[in-house]
Amino acid sequence: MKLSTRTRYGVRLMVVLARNYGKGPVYLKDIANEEEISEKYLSQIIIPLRGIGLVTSSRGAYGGYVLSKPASEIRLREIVEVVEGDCLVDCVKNPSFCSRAETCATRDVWDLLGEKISETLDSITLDQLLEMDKEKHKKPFRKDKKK
Amino acid sequence: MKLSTRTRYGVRLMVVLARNYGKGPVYLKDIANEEEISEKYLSQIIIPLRGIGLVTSSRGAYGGYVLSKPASEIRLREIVEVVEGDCLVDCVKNPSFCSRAETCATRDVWDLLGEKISETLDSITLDQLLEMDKEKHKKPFRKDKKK
DNA sequence: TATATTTACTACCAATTTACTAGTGATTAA
DNA sequence: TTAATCACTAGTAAATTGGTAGTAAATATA
Repeated sequence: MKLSTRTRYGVRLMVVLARNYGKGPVYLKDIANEEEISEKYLSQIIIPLRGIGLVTSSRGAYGGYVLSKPASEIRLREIVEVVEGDCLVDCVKNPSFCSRAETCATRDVWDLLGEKISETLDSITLDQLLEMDKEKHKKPFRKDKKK
Repeated sequence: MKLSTRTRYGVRLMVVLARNYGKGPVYLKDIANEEEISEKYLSQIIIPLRGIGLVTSSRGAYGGYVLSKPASEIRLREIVEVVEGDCLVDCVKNPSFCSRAETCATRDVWDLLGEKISETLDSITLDQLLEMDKEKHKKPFRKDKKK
């Protein structure tokens, strides 16, 4: 059970957009440089995020991407679900995947586990993540403060 | 984020062993037939389960596998962890996987998510799963009860 | 002891998925 | 008009998944 780079990159991408919210569109190229991720790859990952209306794009010179709404109104669950795409186990959503689905107790466990994962991701908003990020990037205290 | 068939099969395998606890060793062949899973594949999946002492094997005629302890003392987390093998995101356990690990807020999120998954699986014992399974296989009520 | 039956171990493999790269076209500010 | 950006499609090498195949080792029973 591995989280794909798509999802990890997708979330990092959204954190950058959150950090720049209100400052106009951000170039994918800049995000790619900042996060050291291939721009082309990011351009694929951002498609579904635009698709569900989490980000808005503008083309042409001085184009770029912006969050469609404040980071406080975006939950990690939305991002992960749409970028990751699939669910833990197919038979949970689609019982016809397995003839045993109706009488399978393990299926109920995977259903529950999927719910817990969703709950956890739903409890975290993008701006909480941004705050955590800011906190982590604070310089440690020094007597001789740098400008 | 998909759960592998290995893990799903591994848990089903353990449920069968739980169902037969106290009745002597169970042939892998019988488990394979009952669960409609390749015997050879199951024989690979069961190796790590034996490795951490969850099941005990005996070779030769009338050999087979038994649970090493009551199902009430076995938690799903143990089964899934050892069969699945990997963690959600490499950098959580091994920060050297990513140079950004120390200042990466998303990493903390994946760490938390991994913890929640572990907690959920740790809250379910194999005999609870067995009880759920039994419940699901109860025949629905009929006036003309079958023998 | 011979034999049938079981697990143990190693090697291999096809199909799928992942994690990209490449190129072309559409759009737009200046 | 042009430079810069996103949009879309196609391809692809490497890794992973989900197995199969075969042989060896162990053991209960006749």
